[in-house]
Amino acid sequence: MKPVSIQIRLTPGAPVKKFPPGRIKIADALRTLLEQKEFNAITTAEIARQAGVTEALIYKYFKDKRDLLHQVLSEYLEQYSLRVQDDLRGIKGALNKLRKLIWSHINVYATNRVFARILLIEARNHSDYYRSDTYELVRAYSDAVLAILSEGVASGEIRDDISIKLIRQIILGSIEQVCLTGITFERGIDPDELTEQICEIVFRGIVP
Amino acid sequence: MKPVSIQIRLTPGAPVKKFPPGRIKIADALRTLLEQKEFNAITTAEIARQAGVTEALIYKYFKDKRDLLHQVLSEYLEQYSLRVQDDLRGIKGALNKLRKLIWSHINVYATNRVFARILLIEARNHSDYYRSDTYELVRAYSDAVLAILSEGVASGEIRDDISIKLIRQIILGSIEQVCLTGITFERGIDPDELTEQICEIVFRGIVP
Amino acid sequence: MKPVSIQIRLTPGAPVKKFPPGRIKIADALRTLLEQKEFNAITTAEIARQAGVTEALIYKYFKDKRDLLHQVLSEYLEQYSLRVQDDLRGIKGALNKLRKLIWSHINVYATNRVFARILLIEARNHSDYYRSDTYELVRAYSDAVLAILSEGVASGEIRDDISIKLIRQIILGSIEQVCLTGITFERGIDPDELTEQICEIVFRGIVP
Amino acid sequence: MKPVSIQIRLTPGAPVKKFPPGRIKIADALRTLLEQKEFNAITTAEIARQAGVTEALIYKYFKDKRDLLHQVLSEYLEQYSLRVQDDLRGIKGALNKLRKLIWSHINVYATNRVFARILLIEARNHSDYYRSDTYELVRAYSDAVLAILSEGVASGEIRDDISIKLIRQIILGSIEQVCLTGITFERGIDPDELTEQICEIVFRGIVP
DNA sequence: CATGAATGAGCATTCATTCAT
DNA sequence: TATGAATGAATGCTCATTCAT
Repeated sequence: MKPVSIQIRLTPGAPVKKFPPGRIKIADALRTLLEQKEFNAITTAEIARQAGVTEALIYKYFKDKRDLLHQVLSEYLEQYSLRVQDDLRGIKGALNKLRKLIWSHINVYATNRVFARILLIEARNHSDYYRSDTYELVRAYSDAVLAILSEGVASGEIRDDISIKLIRQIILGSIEQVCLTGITFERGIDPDELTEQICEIVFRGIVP
Repeated sequence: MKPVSIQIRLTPGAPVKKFPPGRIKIADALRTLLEQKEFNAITTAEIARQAGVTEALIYKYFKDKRDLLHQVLSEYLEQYSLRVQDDLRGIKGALNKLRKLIWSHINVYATNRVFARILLIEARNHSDYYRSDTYELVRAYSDAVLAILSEGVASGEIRDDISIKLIRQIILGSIEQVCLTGITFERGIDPDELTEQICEIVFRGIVP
Repeated sequence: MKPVSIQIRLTPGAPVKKFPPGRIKIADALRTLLEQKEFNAITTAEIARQAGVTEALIYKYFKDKRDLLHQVLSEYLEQYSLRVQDDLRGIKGALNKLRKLIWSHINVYATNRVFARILLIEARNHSDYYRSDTYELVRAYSDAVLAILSEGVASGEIRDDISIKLIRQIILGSIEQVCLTGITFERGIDPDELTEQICEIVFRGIVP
Repeated sequence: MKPVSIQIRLTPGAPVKKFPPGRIKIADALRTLLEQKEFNAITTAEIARQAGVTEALIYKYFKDKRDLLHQVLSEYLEQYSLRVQDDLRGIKGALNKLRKLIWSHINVYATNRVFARILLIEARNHSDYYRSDTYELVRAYSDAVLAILSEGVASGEIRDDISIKLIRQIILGSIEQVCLTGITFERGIDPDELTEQICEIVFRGIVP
């Protein structure tokens, strides 16, 4: 179950970024180790050992240990970002989009718990996260949610007497809470059922 | 702005726990430092210096550095736990209780951001948290929420076709998300307004 | 199997030294702990806990931690010293005395392995041992052996062309080696058999 | 008087193990310091200072402080082991071999008191010694002694009515006792004379 | 006779990071 | 592109010991 190295094109059609083997080994090593323990408990020595390279090489490709984490995280995130975007294609109606988005979001966390754990718990612990590329992607996603809500208000699908930012927080908060407990207590996460129920409650609350 | 040392009775009426001065100074010192930086960035040397005692004394009263954090956290939590319970007294109706509880919950976070940050972000980062007294108190609180929801279902105030555990997660998730962003970006948190809006959405979703 | 506190009269007939209860508890505690671990691995905190007193009390009765060890050791030693002396009473002939002494010596180690371990291994590790009362007793014993050998040379039982000090070293070295391995590897020590065999070899070597 | 770094071939003819300079400096530093004080009284800081490296480097080459001691000890031991083996070459007869071996053994201790002190006193104080490479070498040596005794019994040079293991203990016990007192009281050790006298006694005891 | 409170000083060990080759 | 060697700086923690009460 060695994690496959992820090489995503940032813009569709763009040539795949070709990383040198050392860099790939290092990123893969971190991914593997993150499945076993939390980031702070992983030492550069361990990463190097797992990757089969020397510690020094890590610093050839990454500014420091956190930079390595952020890059790995960004790679995950870009991938999932694209997937969520793809999932929304061709869907009509703000609420329908919202439902699909909730499902995609939960699904991403459900199928990649390591990533979820880091994003939901570890990243937030450090202020540099909020200055990272990763956070930029999170913000972009968050903005996209807001855009859908805005569209819903415009089309009359969503009530206009409540701050859409708050609606967003309720939706994202619900998703994260639900996934967080699933991850923390190593329970299964069922995207279909959870989406169904969350929408059942929230949609009733936000329609006019 | 020296934090006042908290000495709570665990059971109302019981005599107040009398801690030796050194212990009090140490706990106070940690409270003060937590206002400035995150727990991991605080060294035992710093704590001792701030408390005006030697590092060794920390280990007389606390198993280790994390134990100190957990004890301080528990003291906060017990205090707030009592306050929230008090706040609920004399309120009739599950939804009314829920509304008050949401307000109290947000209010606690709003008035004690240090505590909120630790509880929402730092504590979760370590698996020992889930074995701590602090977490026990969180669980007890969480159970209390469930009991209110249960009462609501029984009285017909809350629909019975949706898992009350999920309802709880949506409510707590919303609260935490809202407070977390407020805290992270150092924005104000207005308990009245937030409670109003969250209830406006969520209650509509959970009434029959 | 709580070790019985030893209160020996230093000179026969003298009134038994009456120690205060705290002192007794502390010495007993150390004896107990020495059965489980080596002296350096025993902390004053542990001793106090085991004794049911405070650490401070240790320093009321003993100069420091090593002093406690030395006093406990001396108490053992005085006791055994007397026993060995008693064992020799009424025996005629240097070789017979020697044989009995070898037996007694091995027997003491065989029946009190804790004491043996400390004396053979731990005490020697610290230069202060050679300035302690304990060592004085060891020396006195050692002198007694020499006296017997001397007597043997005078009586013609033992050859006079070899340094009796060397003979003493061979005898004591043999005894200690044999007991040390028995203790280290937690094997049984059979005083009868060992005495028999050691004498069989050594006596043949030292008779004229 | 800087101790010469020892780089021994484990198997004759094999290429000499080439250690990085830092490792050599650290081992040398410990050797030097052991001449002045006992191992436990030597701090890692001191070792590093003496070696002219940082403390951290010690942990690159050695698991911990004790591992450093054991490796240094093993290096000594391998060296002396070879020397003793060499000394036995071309000698005929079990008793002759035994005499030479006793001489070599005493001579090693006589010419390297630091090593002797550690081996005879300090190493035994810690249970991990009995799991170390050093102890393996000691055992191998001890086995070699037994083989010589066995050979002697077979050839009729040594009586067969006494356990050769006990004979070994008497011989080794005598040697160690004699050397230990020499070392402890900083007296000279004369291998020739001691060997002569020990053999004079012991051989008479063990011949048929 | 005994304790509660507090301390001083040490100390092994960890770890991310650098740099010459 | 990669590494071997080495480091700087921190840090949590232990433990024997003291002293006022």
